[in-house]
Amino acid sequence: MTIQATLDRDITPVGADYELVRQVIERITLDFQSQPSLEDIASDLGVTPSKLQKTFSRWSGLTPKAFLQAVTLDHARRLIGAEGLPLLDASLELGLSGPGRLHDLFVTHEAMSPGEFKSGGAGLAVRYGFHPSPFGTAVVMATDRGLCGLAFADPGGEAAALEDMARRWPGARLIADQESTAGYARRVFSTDAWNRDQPLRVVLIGTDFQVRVWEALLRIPLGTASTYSDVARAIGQPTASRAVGAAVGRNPISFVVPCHRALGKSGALTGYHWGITRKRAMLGWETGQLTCS
DNA sequence: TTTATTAAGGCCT
DNA sequence: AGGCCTTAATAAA
Repeated sequence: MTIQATLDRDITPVGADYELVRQVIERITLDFQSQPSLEDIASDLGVTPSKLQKTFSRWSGLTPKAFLQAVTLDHARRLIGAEGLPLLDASLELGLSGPGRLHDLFVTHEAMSPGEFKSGGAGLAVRYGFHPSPFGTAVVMATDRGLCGLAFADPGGEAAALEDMARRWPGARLIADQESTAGYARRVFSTDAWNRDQPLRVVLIGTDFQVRVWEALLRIPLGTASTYSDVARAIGQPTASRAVGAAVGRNPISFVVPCHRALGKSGALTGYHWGITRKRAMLGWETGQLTCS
């Protein structure tokens, strides 16, 4: 089957599962300050915790817990970044018990401490490299704590994409280092861990346009390359490939690789999966279940 | 003193 | 063994 035919095929399921996932996202998004537990959410929605966990994970590639963390982190960036709150105040505002939690959140998801993030990465070394990916050239950025950024570039737009990402840490020292980012790229996009029979799982909240883009992404089988143009055509706006690129690679998407067996040599790594998380939407894909266990 | 980071220890799988 | 949590000591500004 051609990619175009695949994109045209409507596999978007509707029904109880989707509705459940939608409600979970809504609940967590609106009520993150209470840091609801799995049990809290499940009982509110009238399902068992395990049903909630499984259904949500299957659809999104993220556990409800991970999604809550992504939402919390998103607000945390705003509070300590734009609003400049002290870490303690921000922690309490977010419903966390203290700055220790906030620290964990930033180290695991942003590969930097909350203080480093707050200061715009002052004095921080950020290495970057460009690597091929199923969504075009990927800009991969890493600190010595791990992957700190990932974006996608249109052909010829590599420098612009890098600059766009670099704005997140105006105080950081950028170092071109293709070799050190290659390992991350390999882990994130390791196609041999993908199951070709399973489509991308995408759960989304966004503008109409973004939702259409993500629905198109949902139809791309794992490990199958597509292009911005293909997606643009699939959503009926063949000239919108640039906007598609923006929707895929920029702000609204939180992107998480749930699991992978390739562990770093450094035992200090708090995770072999890293995510950059932004806004309230997320794109996750399932790696083969076999590699997760 | 205020703020940020890291440690200690407990509680769950 | 490790994730996640609270509390609190220690470091830095």
